[in-house]
Amino acid sequence: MDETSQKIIDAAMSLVRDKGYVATTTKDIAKLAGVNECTLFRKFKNKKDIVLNGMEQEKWRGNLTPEIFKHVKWELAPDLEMFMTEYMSRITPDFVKLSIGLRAPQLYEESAPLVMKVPQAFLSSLIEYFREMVQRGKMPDLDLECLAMTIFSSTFGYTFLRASFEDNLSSIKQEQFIKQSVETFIHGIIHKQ
Amino acid sequence: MDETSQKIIDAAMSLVRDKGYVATTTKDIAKLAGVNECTLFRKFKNKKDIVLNGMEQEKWRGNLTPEIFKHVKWELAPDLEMFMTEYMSRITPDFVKLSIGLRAPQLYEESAPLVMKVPQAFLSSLIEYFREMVQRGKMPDLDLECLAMTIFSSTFGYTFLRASFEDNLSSIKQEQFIKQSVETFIHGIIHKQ
DNA sequence: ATAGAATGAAAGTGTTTACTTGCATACAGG
DNA sequence: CCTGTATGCAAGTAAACACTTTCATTCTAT
Repeated sequence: MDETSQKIIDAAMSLVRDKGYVATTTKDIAKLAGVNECTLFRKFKNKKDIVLNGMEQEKWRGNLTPEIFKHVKWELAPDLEMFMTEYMSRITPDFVKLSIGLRAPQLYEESAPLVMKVPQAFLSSLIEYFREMVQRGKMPDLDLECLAMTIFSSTFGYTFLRASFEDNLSSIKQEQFIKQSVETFIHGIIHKQ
Repeated sequence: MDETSQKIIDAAMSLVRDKGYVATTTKDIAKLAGVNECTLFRKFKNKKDIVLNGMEQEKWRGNLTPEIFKHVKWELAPDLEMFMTEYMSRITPDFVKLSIGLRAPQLYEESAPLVMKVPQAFLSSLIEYFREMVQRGKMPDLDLECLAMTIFSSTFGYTFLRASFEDNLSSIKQEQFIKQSVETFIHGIIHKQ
């Protein structure tokens, strides 16, 4: 990837994040990238091609790899806290806004599967982790998919709300939220018959 | 509100929900409403005016009034289940999609405060409910704002994920999710020292 | 030093967009 | 029957859009 193309991609992606795909014009992109507008079309097929290329880059796609699930202590509390912390540090408000900006009819078909990858990966890794924990006798054998969905929904919900409304909705800090959620969750599943 | 204006608003709002504000053209709106394009501008100042009028209507804004918090039994389990169920039945996928479609630079300033009203109302009513429950000795006096955020984040997260990905992410049914989340949550806060 | 590649500048393409105008028609109320 | 209001229809406007073309300039590798 040559420097000019990268500048174009970076400009395009940050504009899509801020204004959405449809409202982002090629003129905007060129201006922000500091190149001539016609250069965009020498480097890429069209506007769509620019952001599709951007989505392939880890930089603009996030790198929530299942790798974080490899450094586990097999202790519910620190592990869950770590998963939630990792999610929130990798899926920043910028990524949340970007994934919303990409919801345009002109590229929905191509962008939706990529956008869905992160939650899918997180959720299935979490279920896998729970299964192993059950086998190790570290947690009760409840409906693991449902438990994973509970943890993921609240992680996702908090991340999204924060990206959208910042402190205007609630002043609860991230660590506080995570600590309390995990604690409540663990006490909740352990004291279940 | 005369019939023609209502048809125009309905057409505009459902297009914004499906394609987003910027991608929705006045031609589209006119066609779907079954009126001539110039009629839009006889009834409304401009395109923005149409959807701003739509957002004032309960039909397109949802009616998550604090009223649902009045029919409580003052029993944690059935009440929380009721709150979550009410939220999910009122904030349908259509509303979620609409609130995303409204995120356009051309009307963000005017739409954001309205979009934020629903979560704000829900969250503050929930905190109020917890306070009363504590006073009645029905739940321990923990960090109520944080607890409310936990319940709300997961309710919101589940609702949003379902609106975005339907069954492709997880096949967990709504009732199952609510029942399990509430159960875990209650056991969790009760068995805390 | 020179050839080739990358880029800018400027102008322009055809299309789409939000929004307007003028006039014909239908229809309801007095 | 007449008059005013609502709407359709057709045409049109100026601006913005994605994308193109031509030519001049700069940089780079040999």
